[in-house]
Amino acid sequence: MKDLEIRLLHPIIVAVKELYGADLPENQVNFQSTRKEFEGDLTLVVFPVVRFAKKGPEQTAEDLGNYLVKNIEFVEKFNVVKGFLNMVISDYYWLGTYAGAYQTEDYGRLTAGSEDPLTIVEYSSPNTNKPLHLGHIRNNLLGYSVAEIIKASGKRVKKVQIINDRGIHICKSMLAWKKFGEGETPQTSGMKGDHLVGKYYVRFDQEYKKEIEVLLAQGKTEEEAKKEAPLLTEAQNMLRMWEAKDKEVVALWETMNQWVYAGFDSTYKRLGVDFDANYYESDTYLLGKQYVDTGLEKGIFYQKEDGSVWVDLTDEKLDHKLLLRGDGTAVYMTQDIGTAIQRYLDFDFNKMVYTVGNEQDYHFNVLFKILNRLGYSWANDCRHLSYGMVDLPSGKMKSREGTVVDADDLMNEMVSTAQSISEELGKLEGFNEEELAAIYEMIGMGALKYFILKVDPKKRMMFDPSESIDFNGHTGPFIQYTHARICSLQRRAADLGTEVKPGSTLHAKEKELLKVILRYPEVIQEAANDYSPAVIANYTYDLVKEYNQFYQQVPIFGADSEQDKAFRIGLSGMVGKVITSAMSLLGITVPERM
RNA sequence: GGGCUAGUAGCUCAGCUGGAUAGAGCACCUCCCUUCUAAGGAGGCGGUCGCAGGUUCGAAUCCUGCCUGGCUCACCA
Repeated sequence: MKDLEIRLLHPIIVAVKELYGADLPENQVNFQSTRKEFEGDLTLVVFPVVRFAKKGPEQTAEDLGNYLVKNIEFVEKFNVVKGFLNMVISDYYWLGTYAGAYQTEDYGRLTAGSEDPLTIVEYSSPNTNKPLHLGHIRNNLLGYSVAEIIKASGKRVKKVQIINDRGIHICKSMLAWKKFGEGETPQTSGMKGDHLVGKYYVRFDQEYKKEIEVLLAQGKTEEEAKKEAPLLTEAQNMLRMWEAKDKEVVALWETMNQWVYAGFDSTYKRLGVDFDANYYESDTYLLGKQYVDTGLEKGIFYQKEDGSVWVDLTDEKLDHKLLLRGDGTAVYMTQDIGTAIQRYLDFDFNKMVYTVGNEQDYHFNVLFKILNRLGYSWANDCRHLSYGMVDLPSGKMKSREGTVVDADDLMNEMVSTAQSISEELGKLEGFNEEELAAIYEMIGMGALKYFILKVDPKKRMMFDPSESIDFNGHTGPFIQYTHARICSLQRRAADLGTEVKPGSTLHAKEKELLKVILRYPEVIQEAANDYSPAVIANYTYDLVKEYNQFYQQVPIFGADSEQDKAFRIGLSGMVGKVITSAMSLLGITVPERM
């Protein structure tokens, strides 16, 4: 459609000049696709032209319509409804553009060369004290998908994450394991490593609460009790020992982190996400400290009497922000400064995107400003892909209150639902166990991923664990199903040819389908610009919906001519390719049968 | 309190830089499997686009105020 608009832009400006002697500015040329209830493909909104024409809207539209039909070959006819000029674009235009698309390898996608700009996409970035939950799933799916979309838009992309493997939260799990674990390991317990460590994180909190109760009973205030509980002070002590590189503590830390990484790896693998580089907070917090020191020397930051280091951002309508604690230890911001600079040194990127929840909007705002003050102008090329939280009907997920939806559990549920639906429908005869398992996995994960990615990242979304995610309607399985249908057609048509032009004229449904197919390239660009997989997801749904109407209304094997039949088979194949391509941008694979 | 953000059908979501009677899915009610996979298709029901002003030929969309929810303003991450 874009191409069409570009080709009509100047003729319209010329028309206004010739007809009315006026200079119509480009931005007054306003197109939209014609509404379904009217005849036409493309509509020019003539209201903006009216004041140049000095005639009424309807007359202006008539004039322009006549001019275009006369002078532009592919404008076949037109009609005017109020101030709208509806143009019918001739079939040969659609077929010509379609033929080009049909022959294009990887239609819709651009392939980046080594000289093309490089975008870094950070996502996932978990803490190593507990397993991943639904919130992390949204993060991972978004980050992965956005990276794939940017890649398809013709840029180089590297995916990275920062692993928050350091800090008091890790020490809590470690301490609880040491005290109550009795040497339990993933091997002895049969638990996934991240879940095992998470179990002790929860255990810490339970025991800690008990201690607080005791202290309260002894007459302490709540604040005192929280501060003085022996478990907490022990954990803090453990952190200090870790920073001092105490052998035993570091060894335990390494062991437990390995358990977690093994667990994460299997979850990542199942989610289908991957990374080109991992950064570890245990490395980068030291780098951050160095840069803070430098900033202090240069007078960009300032130091209080207690030794803590701050930056004053009040002139940017922000606050004073702490960068180093009084005892010299690092805070979150410290390591983020170190990580960002290290990445720039490693990759010399043109753009960096952080996939992090919108609760950290302020943090990134501050981070980019600080980097700027340190003299890194590339901070202007950093973006925070700020996505909304996943809420439960009860509100926000809270790990301590046990209201989290565990990632592994959810994936298991999705796949087993896919299995029971598939078994009920019974369309998979002849599949062996392994193939069946693969299909169930594909459909269950497709449903989950689509459910999450179809929502605009910026908005927060609702997930109700008591209602299972749909497999009908606007869902991943619906799209997968359509692909399977097309494959079924193609199996039957294997020995028949395909054509890019029909024997007779284009059927209305064929034309509608062509129009949607032809939007794909611009949809990828739009999704890349907006960092929005939802754009791809909704587009794919439009395509599939349109295809199913075509499938229902237009006979394929029963077509009137061999050429029509071949054209429709080719068109179906093209739809199948676009489905496969678009879904892969969402990290969703599509089956040949289901 | 300051800052940011959202409020569209019973529920979950679309709606591009302002454009024609606001669209889907789920749920509910009808139809359609001797045409190719019914995880589908056709139709019905259902909306004061939070409220009130303003900008203009035209506002769900832009501006202002208000109401409601969320996030944030830590020597937490």
